[in-house]
Amino acid sequence: MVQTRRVPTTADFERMLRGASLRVTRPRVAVLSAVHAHPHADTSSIIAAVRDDLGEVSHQAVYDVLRALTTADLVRCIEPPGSVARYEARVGDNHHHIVCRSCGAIADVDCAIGPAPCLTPSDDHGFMIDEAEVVYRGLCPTCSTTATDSRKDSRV
Amino acid sequence: MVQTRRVPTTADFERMLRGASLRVTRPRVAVLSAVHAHPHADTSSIIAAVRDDLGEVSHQAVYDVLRALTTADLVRCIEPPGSVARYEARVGDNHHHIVCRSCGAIADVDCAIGPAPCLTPSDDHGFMIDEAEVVYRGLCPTCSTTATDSRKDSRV
DNA sequence: AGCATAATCTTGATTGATTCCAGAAAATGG
DNA sequence: CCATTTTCTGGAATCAATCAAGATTATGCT
Repeated sequence: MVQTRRVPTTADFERMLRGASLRVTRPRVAVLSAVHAHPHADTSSIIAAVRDDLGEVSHQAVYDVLRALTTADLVRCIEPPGSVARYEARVGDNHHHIVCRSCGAIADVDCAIGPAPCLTPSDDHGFMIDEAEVVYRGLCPTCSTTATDSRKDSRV
Repeated sequence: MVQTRRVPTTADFERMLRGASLRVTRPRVAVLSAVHAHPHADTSSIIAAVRDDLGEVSHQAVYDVLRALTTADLVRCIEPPGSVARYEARVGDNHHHIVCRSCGAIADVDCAIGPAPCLTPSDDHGFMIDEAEVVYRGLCPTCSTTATDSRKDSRV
């Protein structure tokens, strides 16, 4: 079963928006497209990508759209320590992230433990836990090879 | 073996600072004390606690001290999504946190899996992983009892 | 197709946490 | 007790993100 994963088209994005009961606007399609094209991009990168696509768009529109898409679960907002908010299109699959201490690069990881990792801490203090977000810290391949001498002291 | 855990005194904090090769100053002792007294406090709360203790202290001093203490591993900085930076005095024991979606309350959790939970993701993408930080999301006891009708839509 | 309405976008200002900077004050080692 | 180096003060600046009011636009209905 050779199913080539097709790059989503504008029509796909419109379908996603309608499927989420969201109005289809040019900024929304462009933002959704940008998040798909640039995983883990921060807001300013997304604004740049959207403007590259549509011409001038207010940053407020992009913030509004990102919030709407996040609420509708079409994109996911991640906020790694020491970084601004970033967005990705992989949703609903409970994956996690590796953040490079040196350059801030982010990669996706599927947890080794199962679909709902670590959802049972030793003592939940009476909390009703519904999600566990795991952030791995370390060095990316590029930084780990050059790290011996040039490891920058990025914030911990 | 009934070992009552004594509340650390000023002398203890001075010892900690010297042990970390940090100069002993009144702001540093006060900040260290404040972090011990108020786990998971944010910077402004710490500033308030320090000023309550010493009188006027510049916020810049507190920021500097917190950074120095964090670098020296005397305190730990946590940055829960949707919240400002918070600090705690429990360091080096690889514990994690539960954050209430509704009110933002934070509690400590020891991971159920062991001393280094989830440190082996299924595919590390070539990263050299040295730490895994887990953030559980859910509702705290207070919010979960009142959540049925009044659950605020805090940011996701 | 055309209209009314509600949602969305633009423009511009504002907040709030954090950082930068230069000079004053204080802690440590002789 | 002095010199040196670090730390603290005071004030300004930055940057992400939010707020607010009015203009535009998408959608549902006729």
